[in-house]
Amino acid sequence: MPKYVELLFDVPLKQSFTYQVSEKGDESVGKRVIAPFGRRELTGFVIAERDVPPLGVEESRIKQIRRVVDKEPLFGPDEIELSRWLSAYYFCTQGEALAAMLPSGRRASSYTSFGADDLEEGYDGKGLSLSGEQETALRSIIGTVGGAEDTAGRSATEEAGAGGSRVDDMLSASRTALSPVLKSAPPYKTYYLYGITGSGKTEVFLRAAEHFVRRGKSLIYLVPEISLTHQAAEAIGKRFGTLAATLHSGMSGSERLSEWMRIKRGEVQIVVGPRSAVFSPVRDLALVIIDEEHDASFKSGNTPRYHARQVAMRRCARTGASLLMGSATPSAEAWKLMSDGLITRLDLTKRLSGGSVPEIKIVSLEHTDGCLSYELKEEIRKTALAKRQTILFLNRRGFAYFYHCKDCGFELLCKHCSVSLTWHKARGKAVCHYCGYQSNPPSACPSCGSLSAGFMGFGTEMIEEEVRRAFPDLRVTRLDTDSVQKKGSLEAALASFRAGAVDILLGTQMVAKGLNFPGVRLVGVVFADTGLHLPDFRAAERTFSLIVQVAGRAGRFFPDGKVLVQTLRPHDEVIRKACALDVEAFFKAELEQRKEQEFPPYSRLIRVLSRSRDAGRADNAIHRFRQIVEGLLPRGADMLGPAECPLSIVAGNHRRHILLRGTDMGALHSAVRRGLDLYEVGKDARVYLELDVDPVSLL
DNA sequence: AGCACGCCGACT
DNA sequence: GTCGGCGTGCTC
Repeated sequence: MPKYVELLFDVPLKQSFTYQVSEKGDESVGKRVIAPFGRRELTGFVIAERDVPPLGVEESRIKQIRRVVDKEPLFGPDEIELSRWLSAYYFCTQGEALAAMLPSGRRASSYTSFGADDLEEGYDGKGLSLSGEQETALRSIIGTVGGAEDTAGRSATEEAGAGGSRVDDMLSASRTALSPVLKSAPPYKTYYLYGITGSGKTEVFLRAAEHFVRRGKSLIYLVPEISLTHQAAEAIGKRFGTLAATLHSGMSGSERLSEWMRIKRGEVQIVVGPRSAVFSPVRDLALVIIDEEHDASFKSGNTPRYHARQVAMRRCARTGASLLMGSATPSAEAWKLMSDGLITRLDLTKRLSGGSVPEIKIVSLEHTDGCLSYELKEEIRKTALAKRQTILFLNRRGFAYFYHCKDCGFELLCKHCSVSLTWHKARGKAVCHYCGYQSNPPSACPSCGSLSAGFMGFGTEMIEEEVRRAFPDLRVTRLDTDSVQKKGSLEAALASFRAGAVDILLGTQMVAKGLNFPGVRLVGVVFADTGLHLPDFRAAERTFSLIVQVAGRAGRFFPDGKVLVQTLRPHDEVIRKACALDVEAFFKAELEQRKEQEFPPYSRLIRVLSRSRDAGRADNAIHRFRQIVEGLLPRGADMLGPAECPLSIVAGNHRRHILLRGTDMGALHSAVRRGLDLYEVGKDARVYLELDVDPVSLL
């Protein structure tokens, strides 16, 4: 029995710490333990055993483990290795990486899962036969050439051969990236199921899953954070019973942990969950499925800021598993890889279930006062008369709703963040969406005293009011994070909408994603422009995909579905292409622009952000980093900034950033690594540097 | 990251 | 005279 063990903690410290084993001595690699650390007690991860203290640490200073938490190791060598890669790639501590991998670990942002059924139609129909397109797609994925699916075909695992164990960490990081620089096909099979909403992607996913499960292989099925987890889990549960495990947000830490242990013990062959499920310790991984690949929730918003797609690629590269992604609106990165023929695109072009593509119409708001155009009101009325339902969608986030003075142009901004305050009528307050700051709205313009100042723009509350005023006899429900605070209220609202007890469902993102209500005839996008002009190179992509996704909500079961897209810019190309559901045209233009601007997918980015209470310190720090890193940049790399972040102050912290850009992620990455090491000596302790590899948002 | 120790300003 | 600001250093 070893005398010492080496621990890693979920703290931003690079070193490991050595402890003496407890009397029981059942500390083993991969378990969690409680250990005294400074003046507190922390949970640590055992990553190694050793017989002698590390160099330069006297025996007397070594403390003893308090107790061992786990009966069985949570992490095996593969998971520990993955955490090493994760920490190197995303510039975090290995302890932080381990904590992020564990389902009960780091505080996962709380979100509600929908109770509604939301899968593509036909998912529970076991005997349902596949369409020709579905069949073809499935055959490609499972590698069977003709014949029944049980026919022995070479599995993708065998085909891809050994993973890249010989490839060192950094190299594999750059080679396996979803990279525009990829000169040849990745060392594992990647498929993209590109199909319009309702074309039966889910059924193909499930059949593929079935194929591998039947052969004793395992797979991971990733779904976006909100809305889809629950339903996908249900469908999978129905089909695979106890062979399936779910890791979803609604579960408690211990529930998730016990699922994790089931997976670790090899009792589970299919794991469904949001991005963190990509770390599931499954055995014999054959396939990773990423549903709604374009969804931003696959990228973590806090340290380590990993992208589940990237982690999936890394795992596939090492194990030879295949990767299967799908969406009606792929990300620009994925689109480019498909166009370049580096990943296999599988098309589903036909809507199943008899529904047809809805009529989508652009409606100008230019001369409308209020937020409901005459046309939209007419359609709502028509829909109600037909005893059908309406969904009104509003992407309220961002800068849509702001205090504005018509005389001097003054805008009311948050004291701590540089964003507009939002008027919350119910609370009677102006509220900041980033830090929660509240203030009483001024009665006159604080700058010039004019009375022609006030809140304008669109918020869900305002629309609710306007809708209720326009349709006093219709039943309206509003769905957004404010109205959904209480647990279960979301489920209740959706259930009553589905049951037909509500005529108009009004809401934010929540109503845009995945929801599938048979009774809906009309979908109204209240203000499509929101977010289109954010200072972010992905703004167009996001707006486009949002509109297309929302449009997919209408007319899935009836031929008379209708979508009205209201905008102040009816001639905007992005909005027009979205309304034409013209993905090809959109990406043709978008990729041209990205190429010209040298933004992803034509380059890779690492964002370095400095934040501090003190603006000067944030400035100094980012300038110092710039000075350090600019001499280290490889060929073909450049630097944007330093600059104030578009959100220059958040929660009282001043933010500055640099964007490092290059075509070779490996080279760019090591430059930043060296830069950080040099920065470390003599850094200002009052400034935090945040690193974001492959950032999805630059606000 | 936390948490304590330590050294300078305005309060019971 | 003390409470408390946050600057600095440490965690096996």
